[in-house]
Amino acid sequence: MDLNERAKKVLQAVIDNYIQTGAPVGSAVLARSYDFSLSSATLRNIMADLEELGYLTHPHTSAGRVPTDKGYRYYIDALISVEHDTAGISRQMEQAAVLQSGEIGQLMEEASHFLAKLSHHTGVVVAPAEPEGRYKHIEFVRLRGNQVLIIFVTNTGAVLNKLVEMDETVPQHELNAFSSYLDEELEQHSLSEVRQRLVERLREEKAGFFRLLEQTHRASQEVRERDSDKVYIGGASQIFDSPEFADIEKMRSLFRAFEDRYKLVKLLDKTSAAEGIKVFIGSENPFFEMQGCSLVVGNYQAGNVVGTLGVIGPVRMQYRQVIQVVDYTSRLLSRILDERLKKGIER
Amino acid sequence: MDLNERAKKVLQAVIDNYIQTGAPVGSAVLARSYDFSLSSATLRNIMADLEELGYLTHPHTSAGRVPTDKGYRYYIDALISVEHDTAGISRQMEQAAVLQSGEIGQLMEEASHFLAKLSHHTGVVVAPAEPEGRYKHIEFVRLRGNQVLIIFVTNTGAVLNKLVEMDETVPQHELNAFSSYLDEELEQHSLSEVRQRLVERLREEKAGFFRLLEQTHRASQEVRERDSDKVYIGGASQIFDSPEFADIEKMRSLFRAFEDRYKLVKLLDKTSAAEGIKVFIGSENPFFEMQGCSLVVGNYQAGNVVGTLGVIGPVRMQYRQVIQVVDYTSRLLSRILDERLKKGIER
DNA sequence: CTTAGCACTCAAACTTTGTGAGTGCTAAGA
DNA sequence: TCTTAGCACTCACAAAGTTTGAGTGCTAAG
Repeated sequence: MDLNERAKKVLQAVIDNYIQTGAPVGSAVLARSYDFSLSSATLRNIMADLEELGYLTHPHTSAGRVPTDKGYRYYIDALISVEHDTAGISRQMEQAAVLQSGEIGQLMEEASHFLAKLSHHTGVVVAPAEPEGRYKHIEFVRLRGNQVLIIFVTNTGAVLNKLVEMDETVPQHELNAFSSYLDEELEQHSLSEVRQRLVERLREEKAGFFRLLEQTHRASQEVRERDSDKVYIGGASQIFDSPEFADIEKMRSLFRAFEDRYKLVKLLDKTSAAEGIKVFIGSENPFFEMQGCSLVVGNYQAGNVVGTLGVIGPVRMQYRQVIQVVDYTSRLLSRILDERLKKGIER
Repeated sequence: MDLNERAKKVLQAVIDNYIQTGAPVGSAVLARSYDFSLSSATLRNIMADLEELGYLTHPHTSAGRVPTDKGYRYYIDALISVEHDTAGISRQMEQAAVLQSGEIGQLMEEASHFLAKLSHHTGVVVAPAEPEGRYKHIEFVRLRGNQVLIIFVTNTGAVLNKLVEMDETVPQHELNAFSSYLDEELEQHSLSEVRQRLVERLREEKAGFFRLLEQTHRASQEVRERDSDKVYIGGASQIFDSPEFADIEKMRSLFRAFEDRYKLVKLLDKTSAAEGIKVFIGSENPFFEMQGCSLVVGNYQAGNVVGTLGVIGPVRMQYRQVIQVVDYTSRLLSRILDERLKKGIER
């Protein structure tokens, strides 16, 4: 909070050095490597102060200093405002960025690997809660007497489907008629509007298509739940390269966490309320205590569809770089999705 | 090969014990725990013989015996023929087996977790190269001037789709006409037959639908490649519970292997030519050297659609149990798929 | 052919010792 | 009042030494 200029610089130097080397930073190294024109003894005093204020700690009496979570927090808050250079590194990313898969799931998968590759940690992408695009067409295919397959198509080419069992046999031509009816009724509405409209129609409709309408409505909801919030994890094995996870127990709990996709979604969703890139350091982590993990999260969006993506790594990570990577990737993904959307909207 | 009865029993006992405890088996333990009515000295002699023949080894001079891959091989070959009891354990499985997801991808995902849970190792399921079911319906949806979404539906409710860009604008009513034409032409054929027929039509057809037919054919192939051979991995973190993978390097290479899905498919496919359950022990492993891993693989099938599934774990695994689990799961999955197929076929 | 006995081996666990990076404190200098 | 040299002290880590005990191979007697 109220640190004088000199103390700030020392803190920054300690953290920089620690992030680089991973070893506790001693006063001598500090005096040598950075030109404070101060002796190690003075630096020792300053570091002692910083420790008192809670920004640094001691692993043990005669070791160098290590940043606390609070220290990292300060470091990053001071940092983020400064950094917005997207020139050099960004170009390198541009080259690596060949995200052009047609299928949306595959695109997200690739994005997660992209994050992992550039950040050297684990990349996570959560698919949007709502598929992109607007209602374009519905199709009912009768399979067996009572089985009907309901297929929703959006103008961006997303296809959602659900198999339902009807109480009674409905002939195909009736299904077709109903499909045409809905096509007119729902055209160009977003999927959440579609669900709403279906409810309204359900209230009005007395007979005839009632059962079918009901099933369609239910399908529209289930399909949404099933296809949304999918999690794509890329480069989980990067964890092995972080010496802080050398401890088997830590590693195990992390991998367990990765397998529990549901919790992961919750975690990321919870963190991603606001705009821009956010960083969660160690214990700040809002959900389960991911041992010594930091989280860099961002959003991507196209139209009113919003998804989350981020990087999970050790507290000691190269925040500058990782923040840039997440930032870049979120923009990239937004752009790609936006293009798909636009293509679909011109009709 | 030509072991006398006594030697066989000793070998079996050594391996049993080693699988249980994980520690090298000494002659004293053997004499105590199993009633050979032989002294430890005699057992030592027998074990020395078995070592000479390559079934056992020494980690170092003064340690107990450990089975070699060859030893395991012998053990399993002698074992598999014997075991076919599906009574006791199977019932327990039956209870745990609540695989009833509607969506096929989800079903496979669940199956992989089922395998992992019961075997206490990592479960793997490879989706069939060809989706189940027979051609039922095709739908063309025009999105934008030249963009057309092609949707295949099978009689089991599988939905495959591909977005294509046409050279010229095709009005929706023409698309509908073409769809009706194909529906008559292709009804009830398997998807591989469909592809073949499309090629034939391509040869004959001179004008009109030619471009559309071409695109449809291409889509039918791409869709197949994209949706097939997906790999579902369940319980990768079980690896942490095997002390043999305590070595970080081993663990890393395993997780890397899991991330490289393509290689995994190759591996499993290569092993699954024949019927029944197969076991690959350590170095027998036909593809990359998965460090100290054994592989228990089986097939599942419905109609002429065949997929592979299996368990990956340390060489020291409870083969009896794992074999049963794989066997059971493959039957279970076959049955579920078969039912889906039948439901679809009665039209 | 089996077995008791015995010397020998060697990994793993524990202990000991040395080393050095780093600290905190004090007192002198600017 | 702030800075700095000096010095005693601390403590993780590594290397070397020590102990322990499970287990072997061999031999000679039953």
